[in-house]
Amino acid sequence: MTFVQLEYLVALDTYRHFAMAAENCCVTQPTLSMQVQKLEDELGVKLFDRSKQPVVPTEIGQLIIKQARLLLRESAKIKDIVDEHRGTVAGEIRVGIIPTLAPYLLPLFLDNFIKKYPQVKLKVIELTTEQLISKLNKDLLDVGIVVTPLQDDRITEYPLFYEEFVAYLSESEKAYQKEFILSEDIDPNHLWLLEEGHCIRGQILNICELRKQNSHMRNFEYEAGSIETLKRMVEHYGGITILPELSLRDLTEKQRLQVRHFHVPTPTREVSLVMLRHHLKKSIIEAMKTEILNVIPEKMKQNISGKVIELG
Amino acid sequence: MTFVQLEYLVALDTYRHFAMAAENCCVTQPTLSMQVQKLEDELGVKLFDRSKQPVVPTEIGQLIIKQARLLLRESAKIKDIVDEHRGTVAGEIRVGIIPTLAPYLLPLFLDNFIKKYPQVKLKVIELTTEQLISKLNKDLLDVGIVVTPLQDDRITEYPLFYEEFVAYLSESEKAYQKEFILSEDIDPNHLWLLEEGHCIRGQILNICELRKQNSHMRNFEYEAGSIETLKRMVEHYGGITILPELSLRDLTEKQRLQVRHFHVPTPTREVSLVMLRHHLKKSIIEAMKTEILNVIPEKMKQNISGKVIELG
DNA sequence: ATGTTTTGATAGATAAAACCTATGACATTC
DNA sequence: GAATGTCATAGGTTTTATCTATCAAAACAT
Repeated sequence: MTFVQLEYLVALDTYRHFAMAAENCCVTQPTLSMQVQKLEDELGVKLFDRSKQPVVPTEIGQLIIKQARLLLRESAKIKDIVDEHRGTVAGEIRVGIIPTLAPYLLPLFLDNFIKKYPQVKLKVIELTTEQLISKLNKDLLDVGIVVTPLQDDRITEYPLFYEEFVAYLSESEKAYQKEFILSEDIDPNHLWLLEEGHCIRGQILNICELRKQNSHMRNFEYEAGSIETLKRMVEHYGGITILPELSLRDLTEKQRLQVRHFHVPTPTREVSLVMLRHHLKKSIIEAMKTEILNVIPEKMKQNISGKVIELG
Repeated sequence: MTFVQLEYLVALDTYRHFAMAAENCCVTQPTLSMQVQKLEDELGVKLFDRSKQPVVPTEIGQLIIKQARLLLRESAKIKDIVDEHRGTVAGEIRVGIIPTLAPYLLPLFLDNFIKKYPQVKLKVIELTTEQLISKLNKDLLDVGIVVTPLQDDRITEYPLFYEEFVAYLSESEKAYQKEFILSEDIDPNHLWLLEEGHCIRGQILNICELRKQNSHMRNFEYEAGSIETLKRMVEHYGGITILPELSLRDLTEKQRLQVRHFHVPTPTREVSLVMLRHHLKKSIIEAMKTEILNVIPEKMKQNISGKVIELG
């Protein structure tokens, strides 16, 4: 058994097609075929059912492919150990980020980062907190950018900044007349919310103290899939919604008029880098942390007049 | 990087000597040297300091060797997956067993087992419960034979049998006159105990209800290292000790006169096979379980008139 | 139904590698 | 200072991985 055979095996499972898998591995189809056969001979079991189209792994093939993926992941860590020991900022890093941060935070630091560290291969994926933590624990992700605290003792949190919640409302709302608003000013029946799964949803319900109410008492008919949709809803249909501070950056002047900050203590969310307790790639993660903090205004780095809202 | 290189690396770390490591790997010294060098070149770091004698791994070498050992362990699991899927009772199995069971239980089933399953390579190691569980969790052991319940939710327990505690005492003890004894009959000042670390010690203290007493109140000057030593102590110096049932098997007739069973409910310990929740080698472990139960008397397989004593 | 395309296996040649024997360099020991 | 122990290097051999070319079978299309 060789690492190359395991790579071919995993590629074949991914593509379910000998020629395509081979191309992906930069070898010819006979080469990949032969090596998969050799592995099958060595183990004494058929790993793929080639009579089906596309080819499918056998029952035992699936188990072995799973272990092969683990082995390839663990073997990649050897280079990571070297990089980390050298302090080199190099290698692949898989970053998960929640959807309510991604479109506002990523553009701020990503360009700088990839220019400054051309040896780092960055893989970013947008995930809900729950999916992200699950992938982190399965070692399918190196680091996450999420709202904390999580209260998961397998995971280390490095707080990055504190982001205020602000209200975004139409002229027709009563609260539009106020300079600073309070949670009581928000009419739950005019409130636009994100769909289930976004951690910000739970926090907004907490701000408005709607937690205890039975959900069927209210009628959240329209649930948006993104912060951007929430804004459009307010603009087209009126009402009110709650946005994270970073999403205000690219508002037009007209849109800015519809923003109202909260009275102190301002409801706030804590944004952190999270990773497994015993993680590698510390130097890359450290570099990323520095790059993010470089583009975050000083006043957001400390939580002075804010009140961090609980999750879920 | 190849598996062979990792094997050579690990062998070199084990032997700290190129020629010996090479011999262990069934290759010549230059072959092993070259491959270790190639790995060093590929990673771009020196893994061993050859100027020292014996050779020692560098700081980063140690980290990489650790990961190499993990990789080799995980790669061995591929064959285990095949064996388990086939239901073949084959492969290596690493068994840990506590010292108060090992000399009495192992001879009962081991001969049968290795004759019946010649394809199984058995590695048995004697360890205290604590060491055993630690190794099990680090995947350095496949299965343990210990006294349960452990209350560790990473570990699955398969109870095998219930073993009575019995008293072993000299003629000079008052309790010698009784047919069945009670815990109150045991004079703590005449009691011989095993040294710290053996789970049976805690159980015996529990039987005699000596737990609450401050340890310095009593004077356990003589602490034995094995059950056999305990017997000798009673025989030579008088006093009383408590033995597990299986250790009575090879007593002489004269020694048997010094054994007293407890009144019902008899103090008892539960002996189990333990393993990690998600374990491979199920078929080997199942076979071992069957072989053990074959040599255990029926009446020990159920706990009818016994009272299982708590651990620790 | 029959020709065409797709897909994976096979054969033979070639290039890469792993390995062996023999020997060299360096340090330690007697 | 010769002998020994230890690891590296050199050159040749065997093994293995890969390539190109081709075949056989199945799927698809006309």
